[in-house]
Amino acid sequence: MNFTTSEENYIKSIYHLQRDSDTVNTNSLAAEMQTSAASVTDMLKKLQRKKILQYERYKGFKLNESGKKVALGVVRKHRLWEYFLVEKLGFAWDKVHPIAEELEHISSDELIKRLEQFLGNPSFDPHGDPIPDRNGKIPVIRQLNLSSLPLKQHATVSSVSNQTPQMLEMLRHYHIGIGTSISVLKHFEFDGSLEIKVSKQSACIISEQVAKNVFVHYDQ
Amino acid sequence: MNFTTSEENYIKSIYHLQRDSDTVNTNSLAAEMQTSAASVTDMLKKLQRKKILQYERYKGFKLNESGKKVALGVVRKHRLWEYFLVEKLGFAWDKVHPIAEELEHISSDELIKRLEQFLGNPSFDPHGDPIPDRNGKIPVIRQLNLSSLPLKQHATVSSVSNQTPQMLEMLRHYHIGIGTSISVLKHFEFDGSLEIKVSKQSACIISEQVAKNVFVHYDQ
DNA sequence: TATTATTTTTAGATTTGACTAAATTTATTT
DNA sequence: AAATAAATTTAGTCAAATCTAAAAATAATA
Repeated sequence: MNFTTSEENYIKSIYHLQRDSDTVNTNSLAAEMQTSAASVTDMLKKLQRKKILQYERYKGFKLNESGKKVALGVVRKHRLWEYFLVEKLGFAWDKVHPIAEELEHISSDELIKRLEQFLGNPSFDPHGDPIPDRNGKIPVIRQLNLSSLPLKQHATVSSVSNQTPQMLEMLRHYHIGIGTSISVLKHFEFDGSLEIKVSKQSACIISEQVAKNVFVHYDQ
Repeated sequence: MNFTTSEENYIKSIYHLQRDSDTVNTNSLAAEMQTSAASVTDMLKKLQRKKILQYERYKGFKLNESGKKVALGVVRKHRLWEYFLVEKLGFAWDKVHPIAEELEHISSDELIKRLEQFLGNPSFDPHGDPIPDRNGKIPVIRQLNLSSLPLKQHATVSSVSNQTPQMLEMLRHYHIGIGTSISVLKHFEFDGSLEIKVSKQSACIISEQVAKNVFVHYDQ
């Protein structure tokens, strides 16, 4: 089955939303896609006709197994291209999202197969997100939230869950990126902010809001 | 100014047609684009409104200077991607056209700048076609048609002007590709066919029709 | 030069993906 | 439980890109 760029974008958004809450509702998808609820309803009907969506009027919807497969295919392409842009073309990791957003809709399977091989079959993209394999299997990583990291434990940043330009700008300011060495020096109970040490930088304080979006894994 | 994928495809086709005959007519563009004459007329109006086309009803049309610049930008992207697909991903040179046809519409200028650098600023794509630089300048190559090559002169295939799957299949059969060593042993006046020697293959005969589409440059 | 043929354009539809405004259904309060 | 609010869908438009069929302009020919 073939899907348009627009359909693929909806499928991808539904996939991301239904990982948080089992079933998705129209308004949240409209917000995610920055479009109107009416447009979402229109698209839901199309996706239902293509038999990749479980959908009941006024009740909610979710991707079925075929739908999830399609979503994983798009996510896979997106993350492989991001890896290419950063590792081969030297882009900064916070600049590649909009370009990968276009590249992920190039249709050739052979292209993705060869690209993956050329990149050395990476398991994680430059944001630390796992790259599904060609069967849709997602590699797991033992990671925990920076807020949960024991004090003075040395760790390495492995992913960032909020990847808005605003957040990425903030992280760059703190010199925090994927692979950065990091440890927590102090936990302020008042507002949940953390005093942290990043690589060879002097200590600084980040808000709980930022910390909640940074994931790390223990060193060694 | 921004152009849709469809507009870019029309612009590219007009560009190729107007290199052969100064001014282009509706039917030939329709044939090239595999669409109806009516659709072409519709698009011509759009391109005229965007001020990249010289167009007079019923008379003919051609790209103006801005239009040529847009065309060269698309051609440039197409050929850089073809180079990437062959040299980095290991595709056969006769398989990459349809994929580059999609990739050429990815919009990021920064992407193309970095891709070009990553590829080592190549001047010719895997079909031997010149890659325009970022200012639209096209590198020139001293090449001549295989039919005009003096007998027994050693030469190297530099480009192929007809790149239909039918032609490419035929060339593969003869083991002729870009970079192949070749020489002409005999010229049959009867039908213009040529006896040729390709690399280490034994001599064979190709039709005038094939020979006319193969371009070479002298060795050394 | 008329007539016929060809080329090109216009007119009117269709599909996709979007929109606004109104109607309908479901959820929440008083 | 009735009224109000929120969420969702439907109805009607719109723009882009295509189509077919018919009309208009140009070219070719008898």
